[in-house]
Amino acid sequence: MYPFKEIEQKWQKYWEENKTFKAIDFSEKPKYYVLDMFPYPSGAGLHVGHPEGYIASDIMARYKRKQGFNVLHPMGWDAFGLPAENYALQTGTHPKITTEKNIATFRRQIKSFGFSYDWEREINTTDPKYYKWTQWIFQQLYKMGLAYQAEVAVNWCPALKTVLANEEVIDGKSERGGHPVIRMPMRQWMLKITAYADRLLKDLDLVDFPDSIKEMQRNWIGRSEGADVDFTIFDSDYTLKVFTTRPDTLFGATYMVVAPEHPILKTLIPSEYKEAVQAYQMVSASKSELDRTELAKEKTGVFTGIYAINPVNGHKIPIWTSDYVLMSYGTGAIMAVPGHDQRDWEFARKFGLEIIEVISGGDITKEAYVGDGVLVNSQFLDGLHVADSQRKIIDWLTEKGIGQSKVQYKLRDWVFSRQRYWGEPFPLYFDDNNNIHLIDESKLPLVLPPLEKYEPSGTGESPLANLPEWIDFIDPETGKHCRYETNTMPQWAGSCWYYLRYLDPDNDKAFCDKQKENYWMPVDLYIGGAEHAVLHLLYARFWHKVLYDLGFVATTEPFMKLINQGMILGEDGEKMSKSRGNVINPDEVIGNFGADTFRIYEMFMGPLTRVKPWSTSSIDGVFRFLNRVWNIFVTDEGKTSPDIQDVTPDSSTLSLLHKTIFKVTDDIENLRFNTAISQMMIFVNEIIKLPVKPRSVMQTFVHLLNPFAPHLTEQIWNLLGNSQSLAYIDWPTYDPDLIIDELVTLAVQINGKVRGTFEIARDSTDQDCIENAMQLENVKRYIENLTIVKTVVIKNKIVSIVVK
RNA sequence: GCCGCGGUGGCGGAAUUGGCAGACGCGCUGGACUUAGGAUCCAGUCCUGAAUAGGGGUGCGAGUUCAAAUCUCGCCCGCGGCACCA
Repeated sequence: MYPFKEIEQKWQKYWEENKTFKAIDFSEKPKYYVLDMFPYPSGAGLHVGHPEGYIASDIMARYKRKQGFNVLHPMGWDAFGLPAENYALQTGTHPKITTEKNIATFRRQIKSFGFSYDWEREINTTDPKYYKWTQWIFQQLYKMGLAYQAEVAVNWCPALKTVLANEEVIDGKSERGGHPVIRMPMRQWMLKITAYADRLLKDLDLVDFPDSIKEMQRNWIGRSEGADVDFTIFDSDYTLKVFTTRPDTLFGATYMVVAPEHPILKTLIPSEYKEAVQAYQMVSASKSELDRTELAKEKTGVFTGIYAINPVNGHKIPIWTSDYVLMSYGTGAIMAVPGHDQRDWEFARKFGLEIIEVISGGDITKEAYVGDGVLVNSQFLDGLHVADSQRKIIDWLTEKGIGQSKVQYKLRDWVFSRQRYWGEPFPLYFDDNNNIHLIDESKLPLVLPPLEKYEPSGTGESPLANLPEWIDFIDPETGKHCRYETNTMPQWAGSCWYYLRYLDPDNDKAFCDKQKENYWMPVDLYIGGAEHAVLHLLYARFWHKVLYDLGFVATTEPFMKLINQGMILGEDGEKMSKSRGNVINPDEVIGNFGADTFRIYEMFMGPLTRVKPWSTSSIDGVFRFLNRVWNIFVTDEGKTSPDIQDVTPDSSTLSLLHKTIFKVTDDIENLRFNTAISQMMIFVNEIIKLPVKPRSVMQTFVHLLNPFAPHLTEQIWNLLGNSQSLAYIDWPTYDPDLIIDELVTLAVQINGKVRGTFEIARDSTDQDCIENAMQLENVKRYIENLTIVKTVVIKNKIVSIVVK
């Protein structure tokens, strides 16, 4: 067993003392920015899923350095968030203390892997020197008109007297205690991400993200084209605007539906309908999002007593209210076309509303017909197909001034405040008239004050509301009473721009020096979990575009290439969890096998992006591999093996080496670490058979293994008499002539079945190949007394003979 | 329901401009060395078969082709995301 513990400590100390991985701002070399999604330092410590992405990025970082790139590879902590605050609630420990402790654990664990981070660039989102700039960016958003306040429904738990995050609500009950949770409107800060919807969608074409992530983002943004149409209310001046993707079906609109929250229900309801409508509104309000969607298979609703006029045919149509129409999408009202929309069809069926066919081709007595067809019962649209009639009706509506084409997004503005303590304070204050004043830039950061108690305020406000001595103050300039915002920013805030802070972590004049930003950005490779596929990535892309519009950054997109590592499951194939008892502790694995074995094992498990189960016995195989490598180079006494000699390698050894250089290089470039490792195993299996191992070949191999097993290879490199670290010594190149075999093995197929193989010189003529094939005894057996119909030769691969 | 990804030995996985399926690793079997081995080394290991003969075989069923894990069509199953978005 090789002395991994000693070696790993030695080299980690060496790298740290020599600042081996310090990234230099500005250089003649091309830059390469490889970024990990920084972790939330939880109390549980690192689990084996974390390092998977970090190992991959570290291999890239080390490989690129050896390729002559100036590499930026940083790490930091996304440390605001709920768990620390909940822990404070239970124990009274300040979140800052908990956070510091957790970071220390994470840092120690991460360092034990020997990652080549530039630790001088370490950042922490909870550090006032960091969140000063989170606050500053918020102020820029505010000045751009992208931050505003609104009343938004939140998860209010009357029993706990607090607002809960979505993940704290399970089936309409609080996660802690199981108390009922209702939707209650509360003042919130909002960010107008919808203003960037189109660009967030379009610029996905500029980046190299997995298709699934792009698709999820596209769905999330949810662009749809259609038209706005105004309906007048019968006997009223009021118009009811709807959005529809199917203006062509306007003649089939036989009723309308508004969301239970729609303002029209406050004013226009005839008195005899008020009671029923209000009762329905109450029921809807108490339903969670879940109830309103998944569980509500059966449509519900009530008639409001109001009628609208269908603008195309003047028909008087009833307006209903139902929670299958959402206030948050479109205008909160729809024209219902039961003949050609399945939801409307179900609703109409249930309540006996009229169903008219306006597009032929289906059977609307059975279900709504949503396909293409010829328009019927639609006066001037009759005879047209769907696409044509859409154009025509939109022109008609536009001309009459009662509608126009419209692009609608599913994406909603971002609720950017939390009623919590452990987050960035908003850098602003209110005067007694509720006017908003931004804190002067020179006075930032607005520091989170210490708290005695973390109990919720009881009003739904953050625990900061319990601190009047902090909230209330007299503005020295105006002498007037003012108060700070008690809401804090969500956890996403700090992670929206952290990749920029790494470029210039100590700058107190700007969030990041512009020259440095110009040099390092964009991120060339971003590795992290797919759970951040939508929110974090969309939010960060949004902030980046705002900073771009303000001229603070030079690229429209922050991340050029994104890779999601697949989850690592427990040995039982289930998700790792304490309750299942299948959690693997990385400290233990490193203690038993060392960091190099851990690194290679996680990369050898399978493709980086795939979900794969942990297997403790498989680690043995990797550990054996590294031991074999060690034993090739080092004797039991710790000296260089006498088998390694300055001899000229024979051609097959040289060919093997160059094939290995080629394969490992190509695989790293494409993040196929599993097959790169496999090739190195093949190399070792072959080389170990040689009684004398050529020094030049073995030295080259050490380079190839270095990004994967940095400690072991540094030690061997050192023992071989090299005094410099391997980190910046050139990556080997292969000779294309040496990876081509002189002799190739061809298979012979007769009627599609392989009947033999033969060796022949590379690139032999088809004629030679066929002649050789015919010589084989087994081939002769199968073609005897039969006529050859056809022969196919694929160069250097196969000879295929068809007989009859 | 919709969108995306996937299904290959006992297990993790290789091989997709169509060209000898199962590389590499685990596990297992046998052997060597040993007081001992859960260390190390050697041999074997898709199924069937005495076989270095044949036959079968990449979720299922068709198709295209000299040739299909790979391409086409229709299903089944698993995972992830979204979920009344008008």
